[in-house]
Amino acid sequence: MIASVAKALEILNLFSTAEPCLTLTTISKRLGMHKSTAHHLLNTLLQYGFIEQQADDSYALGKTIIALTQNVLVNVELRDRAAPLLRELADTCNESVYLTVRDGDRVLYIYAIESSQRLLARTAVGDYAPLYCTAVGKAVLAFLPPEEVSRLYADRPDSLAAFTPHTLTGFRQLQDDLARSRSRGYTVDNQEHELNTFCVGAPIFDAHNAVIGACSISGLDAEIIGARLEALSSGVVYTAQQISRRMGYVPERMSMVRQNMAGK
Amino acid sequence: MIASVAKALEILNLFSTAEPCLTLTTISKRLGMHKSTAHHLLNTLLQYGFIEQQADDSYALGKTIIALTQNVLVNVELRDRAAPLLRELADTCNESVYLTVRDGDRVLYIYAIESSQRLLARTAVGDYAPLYCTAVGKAVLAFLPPEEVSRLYADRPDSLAAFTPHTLTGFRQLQDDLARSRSRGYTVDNQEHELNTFCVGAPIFDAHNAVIGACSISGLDAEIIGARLEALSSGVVYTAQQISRRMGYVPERMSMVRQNMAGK
DNA sequence: ATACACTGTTTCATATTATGAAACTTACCG
DNA sequence: CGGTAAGTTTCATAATATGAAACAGTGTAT
Repeated sequence: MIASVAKALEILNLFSTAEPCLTLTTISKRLGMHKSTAHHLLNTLLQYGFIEQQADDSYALGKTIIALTQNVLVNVELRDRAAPLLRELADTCNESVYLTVRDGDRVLYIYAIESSQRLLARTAVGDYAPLYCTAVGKAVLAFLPPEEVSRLYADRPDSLAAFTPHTLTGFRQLQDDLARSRSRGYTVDNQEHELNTFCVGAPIFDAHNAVIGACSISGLDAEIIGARLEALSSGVVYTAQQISRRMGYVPERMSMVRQNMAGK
Repeated sequence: MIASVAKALEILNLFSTAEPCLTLTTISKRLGMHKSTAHHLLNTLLQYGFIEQQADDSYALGKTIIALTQNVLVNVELRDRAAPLLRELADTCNESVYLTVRDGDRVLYIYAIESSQRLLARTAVGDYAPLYCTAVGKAVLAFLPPEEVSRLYADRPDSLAAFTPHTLTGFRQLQDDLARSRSRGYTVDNQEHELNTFCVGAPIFDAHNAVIGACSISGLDAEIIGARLEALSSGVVYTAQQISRRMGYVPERMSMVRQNMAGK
């Protein structure tokens, strides 16, 4: 661990949507470092465009970070392959479509095709969401080794905090939902994360047949998980499978065939 | 300048879409540093999620960078305010819509609503493009102080390199185009950056009445700058003005009124 | 089968360099 | 005009990043 690099990265992590601009003294105070040290670090970050300085001398995250995302592995390997397929899906359903990857006990939104109504808030790309109360998150959980799900949520009641009255807050309740999802092949989110938001999600697998993320259809129409569910779910599942194939995933039947052949 | 921080940032800049994964030795050789030093730096970046390690031990840019973009100043102040307006624009024209900010002699794409055909390639968000041969770039140039345009392109023939046979490669030629754009209020890109891509762009101003970026409509249909031009151009111009207002821009007539009042 | 070449990782003394106190500069407010 | 608080610069020293070398794995070739 190189201390000065760690400090520089901590500075980058200090900025938030609520506080996109920070002054030198605020930064140094928050991180408990001297003004001079913070200043040196900021100057270095400034030079490389990771930080920008405003007219009022305050500091903010620089545009370089936006440019860097084009080279992030998941964007190259997953997003760029999935984007055209997700676009097709969005065209057929007229709702927002999301692509997410698992990151520990959360899911990170890496691509979105958002309807006008959704965009009244900011785009979801770059946001994290919990696994247990979103369609995309539950799609990951449903196809994760059961012991990992237990490790995350069993005997940890605070790990299943309620976002809305619809959030599944019991481990058993969650397990049942995941079992149902597994047999159906898709997940349903009935306002479990956000009120009046209904989603259908499906898991995405990689070349090792492990879940790496999920995609979903999301919107304000309750019929998404009602009258439209059959059509929409087969759409997400198909899209997720296509994406999985592009990631090198070999569908189960084939791997069973291969197993049989290997057994002979 | 803190050397170790600079080296860490140089490591981050080493990754590209063509090479999203790099080995330790490649990194250390390219940057002329010892394996051990690179290893220490990478470990620190790893700890903070800026770098991820693959199964084959190679390194790649981490997901944290995607999450960071939500806090970048232009995304908070410009993108999030502009997104719903751009969505409306996209709905009316059925072509790709882009939002860009100026970054020196280039333009950075920070938001996009892309049509299926465009998405056969990757999303443009995070890409840079030159100012002189794109609708968005020329919209910035047209409303920049003329001396700045001269500084960038006058007596520098190599600064106007041709991307296609349609690229404006003469300074005089560019100036004429910018003058025409200024009086119309919008710019036209007739395959100047990419063959078979036609765009209409309009400038975005901030609270100091300075150009900070531009938005555009872009597509493969030649009629975008033909039969559909009148409708599309008034659409982008209107959208760009709305975005400018949200940035604190005061339309010119009002500022003239204020000047007159100040003069009394 | 064995040795070689190539990875990435760890260790450690020392030479480099980041640090923090203080002084300097600006700007703002009373 | 004087005082406070901001950012910036300087500099000696204490801290720490560095690079050599040795270690540990992997795969390849002899």
